[in-house]
Amino acid sequence: MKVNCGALRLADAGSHVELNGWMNRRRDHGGLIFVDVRDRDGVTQIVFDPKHPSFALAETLRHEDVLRVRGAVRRRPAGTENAKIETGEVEVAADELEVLSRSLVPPFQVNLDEDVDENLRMQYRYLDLRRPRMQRNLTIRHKIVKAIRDFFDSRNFLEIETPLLVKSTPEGAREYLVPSRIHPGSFYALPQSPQILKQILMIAGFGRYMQIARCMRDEDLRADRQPEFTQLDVEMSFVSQDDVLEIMESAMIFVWQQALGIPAPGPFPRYRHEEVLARYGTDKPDLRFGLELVDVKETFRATEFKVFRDQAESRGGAVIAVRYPGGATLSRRDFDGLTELAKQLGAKGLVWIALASDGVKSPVSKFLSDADVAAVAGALAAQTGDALLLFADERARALDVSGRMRNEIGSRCNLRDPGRFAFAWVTDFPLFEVDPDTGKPAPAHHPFTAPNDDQWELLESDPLAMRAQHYDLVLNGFELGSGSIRIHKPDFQRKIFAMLGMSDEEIEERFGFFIRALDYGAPPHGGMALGIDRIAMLAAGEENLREVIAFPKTQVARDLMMDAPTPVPERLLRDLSLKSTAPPPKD
RNA sequence: GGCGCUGUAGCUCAGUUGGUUUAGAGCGCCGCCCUGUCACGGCGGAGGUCGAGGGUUCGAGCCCCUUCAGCGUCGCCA
Repeated sequence: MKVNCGALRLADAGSHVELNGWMNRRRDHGGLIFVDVRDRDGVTQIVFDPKHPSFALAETLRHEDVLRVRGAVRRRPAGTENAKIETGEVEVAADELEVLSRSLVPPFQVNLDEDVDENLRMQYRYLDLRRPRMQRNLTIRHKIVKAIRDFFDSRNFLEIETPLLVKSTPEGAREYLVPSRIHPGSFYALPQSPQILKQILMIAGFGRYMQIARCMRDEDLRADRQPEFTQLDVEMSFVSQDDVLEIMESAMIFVWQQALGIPAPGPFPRYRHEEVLARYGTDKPDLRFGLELVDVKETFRATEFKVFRDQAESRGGAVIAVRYPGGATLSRRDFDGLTELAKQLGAKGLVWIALASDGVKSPVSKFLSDADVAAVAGALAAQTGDALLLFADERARALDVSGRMRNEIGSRCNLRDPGRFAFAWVTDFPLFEVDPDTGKPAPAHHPFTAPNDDQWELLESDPLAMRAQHYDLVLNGFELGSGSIRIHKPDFQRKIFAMLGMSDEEIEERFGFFIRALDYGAPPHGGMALGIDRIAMLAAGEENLREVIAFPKTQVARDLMMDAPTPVPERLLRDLSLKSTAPPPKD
């Protein structure tokens, strides 16, 4: 009977089995050899007896050799059980040993999870993936995806694939382009998301669509951003925003239950965009800890401290305060470091107030009355022993810096409980934001997002005041994804494109196919897309996406195992009517 | 494109204000011994362009410049 290396239990004693796997560890006692065989499911101890013909071969086994063993399962002698492994009550007495494949000495130890240089891990990814951490992470990822498919199937969704070779629509993220051989000089783009196609599937009458969809964006990488990534893409017809939130929230709760066995983390709190910015200084707050921001500008309307008074008197100004628990014991040098950090984050400066047990300390204490300090401390519910950090600036900037500083404090004070999953919805985003490059309104999300139903008349008079039926799902300080109710009336969609400065010709050229589809009876619809990689990363307790992706790219978007990208022979370029203008490679 | 961190044995790391001879440790590797181990144990051994190039210096793993790679971050990610 063929069994995996994690299967055998006491009840199997007496049966004859075949095990296939890798040589995880050998303990050679001279007169007796123990070999642990490993596969994805676990590890089983094999015993080689010196009287047996396979003993000599067992002596030659080395790390990562691939073997097949047949033998009898037996209970381990009393006192030699190993409680640390699942199969620890039994062992297999080797009867037959076959070495299926030999391994070179691996460049790092595969049977350990010790930290190894990322260069090496990526170059020898197949060995890295054999290690316990990656086996575990990819297993979690599989369970997540399986739970997602099960959930949406049970809710009558259809998984439909959309193409990878699509039309270039050069808004938003930079696209990866694919040259067409058959149409010289023309290009496909790889999808940034299947957005328009899923909307067309709604027009096509599928009603409830989902897809585990690969997306590509040619932008710079981060710990939480890879150039290709996987989305749970969802779209539904005849729904309101609440319908979408209900489905997605239920899906996440189901996933956590199924994949992690963790009780439902819901219901998810909901915040309006404006509110979440004011309280946390970001639209993706880590809600595992409090430390809410407070605008204390009113306290300083009449202060002698000019930096604060200027912002307090200015209509767009703010003085944002955040509490640093236990911060009163920090040294002046520590505060200097914080100030430096704040400046790097974009602050003009930082004013700190230490509520020390022997009195209030601050570099600007001569400007601060006792009443001022008491007011700020009260607003932040601060106590003796805490420090208060204040940022005076134009409101948006002050909030942004304070929000980042809040995260920093959260890390320094160890407030991020790794076992907690704090989901939250953010709703009521603005439909447009001012593009800092052009000074003109640009879609905050994408141009297919519907505004609140009663706000269309604002499109000409005050577009920046329009709120969108757009929502984000946030988990532990990461944006898991966004969605919206879409525009389903072609004339409204045309108005938005026009408002964004597109001529009729441009609209036709870029989105003609889509507008035409809207012309043929488009149902009201909306949906959402969530980053599967980020979900898996957070569920696995990892801090970067590479730990939950089998073959990820490095920070400069290279694959170190395959060594991609590479130049290609001239002949291939000719077939594609391409000519490289890149400088010749140096070395 | 900017800022920061890292690079010393196969791996993980230590290496003092620039000067101690032969640049160390643990793991791994190789050999021998070992019948109940499970991170087995014991004895012995091999293994280093200190990422690369240049400079300062009587002298550089350590200081300076350039460069490569990886990581983090800002910009960027409709």
